[in-house]
Amino acid sequence: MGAVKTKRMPRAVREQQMLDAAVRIFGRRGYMAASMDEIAEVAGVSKPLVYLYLNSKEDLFTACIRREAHALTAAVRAGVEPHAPADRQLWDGLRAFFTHTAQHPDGWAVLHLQARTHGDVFAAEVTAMREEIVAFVTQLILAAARAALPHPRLRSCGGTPIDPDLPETEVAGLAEALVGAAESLADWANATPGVTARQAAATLMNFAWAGLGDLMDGRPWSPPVS
Amino acid sequence: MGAVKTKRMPRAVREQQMLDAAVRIFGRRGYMAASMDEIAEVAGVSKPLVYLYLNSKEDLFTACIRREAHALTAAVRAGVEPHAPADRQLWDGLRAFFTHTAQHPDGWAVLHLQARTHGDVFAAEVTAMREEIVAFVTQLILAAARAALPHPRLRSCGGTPIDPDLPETEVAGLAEALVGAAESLADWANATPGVTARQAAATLMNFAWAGLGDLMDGRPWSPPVS
Amino acid sequence: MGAVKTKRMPRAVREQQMLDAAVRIFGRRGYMAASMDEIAEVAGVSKPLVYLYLNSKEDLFTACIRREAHALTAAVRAGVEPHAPADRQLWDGLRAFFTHTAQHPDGWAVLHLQARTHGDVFAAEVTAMREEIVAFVTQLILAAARAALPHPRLRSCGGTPIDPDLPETEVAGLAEALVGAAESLADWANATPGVTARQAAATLMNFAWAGLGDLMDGRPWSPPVS
Amino acid sequence: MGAVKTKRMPRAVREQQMLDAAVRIFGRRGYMAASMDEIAEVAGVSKPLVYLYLNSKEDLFTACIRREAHALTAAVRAGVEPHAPADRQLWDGLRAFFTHTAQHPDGWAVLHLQARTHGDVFAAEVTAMREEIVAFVTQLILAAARAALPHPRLRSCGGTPIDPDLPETEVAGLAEALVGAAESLADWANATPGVTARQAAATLMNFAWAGLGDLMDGRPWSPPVS
DNA sequence: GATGAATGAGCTTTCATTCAT
DNA sequence: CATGAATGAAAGCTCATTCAT
Repeated sequence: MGAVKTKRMPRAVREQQMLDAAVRIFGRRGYMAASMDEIAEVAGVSKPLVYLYLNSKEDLFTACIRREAHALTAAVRAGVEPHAPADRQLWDGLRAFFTHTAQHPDGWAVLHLQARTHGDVFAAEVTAMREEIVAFVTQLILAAARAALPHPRLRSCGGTPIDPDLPETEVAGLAEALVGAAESLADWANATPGVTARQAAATLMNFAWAGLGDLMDGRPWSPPVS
Repeated sequence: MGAVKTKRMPRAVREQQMLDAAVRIFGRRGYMAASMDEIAEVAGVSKPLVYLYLNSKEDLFTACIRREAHALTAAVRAGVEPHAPADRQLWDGLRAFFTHTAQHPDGWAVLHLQARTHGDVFAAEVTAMREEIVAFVTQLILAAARAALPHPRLRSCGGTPIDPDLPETEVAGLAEALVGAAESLADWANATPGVTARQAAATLMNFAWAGLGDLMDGRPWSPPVS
Repeated sequence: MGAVKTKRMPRAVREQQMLDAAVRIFGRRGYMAASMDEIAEVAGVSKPLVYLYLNSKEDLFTACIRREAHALTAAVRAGVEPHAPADRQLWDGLRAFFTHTAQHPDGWAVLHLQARTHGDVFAAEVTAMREEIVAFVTQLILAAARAALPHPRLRSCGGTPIDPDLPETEVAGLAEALVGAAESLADWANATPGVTARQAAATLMNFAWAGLGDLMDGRPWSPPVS
Repeated sequence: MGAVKTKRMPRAVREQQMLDAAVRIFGRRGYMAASMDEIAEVAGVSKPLVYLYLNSKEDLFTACIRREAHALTAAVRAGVEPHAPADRQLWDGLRAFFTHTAQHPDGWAVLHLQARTHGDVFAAEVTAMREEIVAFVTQLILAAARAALPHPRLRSCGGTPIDPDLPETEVAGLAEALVGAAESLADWANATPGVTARQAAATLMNFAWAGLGDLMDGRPWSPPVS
């Protein structure tokens, strides 16, 4: 079982096979319950080779986290057009996010479940990625706020825009909430049959952009045609 | 180290001491990395006594999950007035939630991080609690939607209210998003010095009730005086 | 389950209850697998009481062996008439033996299986009993031999009787073989449905007294009317 | 202490060393009292290696039983000439049996004492071997009976041969008795200094073939010259 | 007299990790 | 380069045994 045993592969390829196996096992069993034996077997190599290439279980797990974190952020980045309007960027990013997590459940489990539960060293790895995403979302929120400044309706209403009033912490909290909601929805979408990435993204866009208040007033956010 | 070594305590007391120690160790080390030796030591008893009272590591962990889940839901329930308006109920519930998670970080770690990461048996325990909370939030959303139906402004605008339009799955997704955001904010508030439970609750209320759109339009949700 | 919990019994009675329970548990689980907890529970008393009366697991087991050994030898002795002819004595003794082992399977397991398998101390206890039985059988053989001395047919044939020819070791070996056969047949009779104590005794009497040679010649030993 | 510590041996060799050690320890201490630690030490390897090769204490014990059972039956089979007369076959088989049990006391203890005392799983293993031997002896008895049919002396005396008269159960009981006697004599011979395998076999042949009656009449079975 | 409370010691088993080839 | 052979260390769990009441 596991990968087909092919001899004499370049190191880079072998390493990827090992990481593939490790992500699968770590994602399903958890960091501690995963055994190097099983990982080596699934990878189709001998255990000493795993140690030769990846040094230790800790290093192997770290490598998994990094690779999956990179893959996830890359997927999101690839889905977003940098100069599009903020809501469009968020919409695209969310769709990319939900699509990727749906297609790589083990990698997502490694990032979202395992890495945060087994010591600060690993948690820090994932925190780095998370902060990148939170920063991205924060930028979107601020950009949207700036765009809203000269909003005719608000100006006349004397409304106070977000930028000057909300302190940094508040925006950080909003971004955190948005990202946390996205993470939960990813699990929910994966666990609920029939929920697509697009639906999950739409639900979250509605929730975030329009808010429950507007939703109940019958003014949902409407996704762009794409 | 650990609890003061007092001999000959009645069983019920010792059991609570053990659960206290177990929640602490499980919450910090994780289920698998936690050793029964350390739990017994922190509880100030010998290992066999732990087994005599709690049967096994699995049972002990399950007992921890149940106790903490019960404590959390009880805290939230105690903070909410059943006949208050929906937004007030949500506001009160969130404050109680963030207060409790801030005061019981190990218990929260057990519920939010550890229990979901170490096998379906444990995950199911938390899922039960989580579904209870999600159902509560869902009721609030639907109640708010009903209350919004005869909204004058919307009526005249021909807006369509939430109730008839959003299918079950959609509402479930919204509740899921809200709960997920709350969970993430709990972690964030615990990790960010200077963020109080009240602030976290306010941030989430704003996000959920008003939505980013309204926020940027300068129309935040305003907390009731309490 | 276990004995009915009756309070305040005289010590002797309590001790018998404990031995009853111990024989049952030791006989079924084996010495090491038997736990003092289970024995105390089956006996319907608390564990410290068992220790108070019987001192230790070792002592308890020894007490079981002694009681069961005594019961078995007493049963055999009670079945034999001391002044009857040798074959009659053997026949009666065997019937008593097979009857007792069939009626006390746990006690028999303690003596035959458990006591011999868990250290010389215990084995010595059974060996003492066994030697008593072997000695009894040896006496029967010698008595039969003496009785056979003036056998008319043999005298005329110039046959040499057993006594002068067979050395002590030989007679001991014969007794050993007879006893060993009896022990095996006890297990066999207990394990084979439909085999009564009487049948087992008859089989062994035939085997021992007549021998396979005579049996095949159609000259079986015939049991006395009883 | 234990075997000389030689490093890096092929698996098959190490496995035999482990089985050697295990048979010795199991035979002397009993299944439960034997510790994997001691077995590993006597085998001259570390405990994990024992588990790597033999899986578990249960599997290790089973492997011991099987190896020793096979060795014993092989020894007996090797000692018997299939086409010899029945009494000759029995005589040869018994000598081989007593020789083997004398040379492998620990293996014999495993089979005769330990395997039957620690659970049906192990007992079944030894029962299989025992039934093979009992079947062999049963065949010998029936063969001897057939050979005795046209016995001139008996014919004229109107004696009834064994075959038609004795039911299946009776023959089974006889075989059981014979095998049981042999087992007991093996223990007795091992425990009694100066008793050789040949003497034990002679004693049992006399007992079985001639019977006590004939013995006392001075007509013992006489061993063939060999 | 009788027991609930408590433990030291030891067991089987597993795992990350490393040589020697 | 690649691996079969091997282990130190520790974990979960159980048991015979004893106090203190």
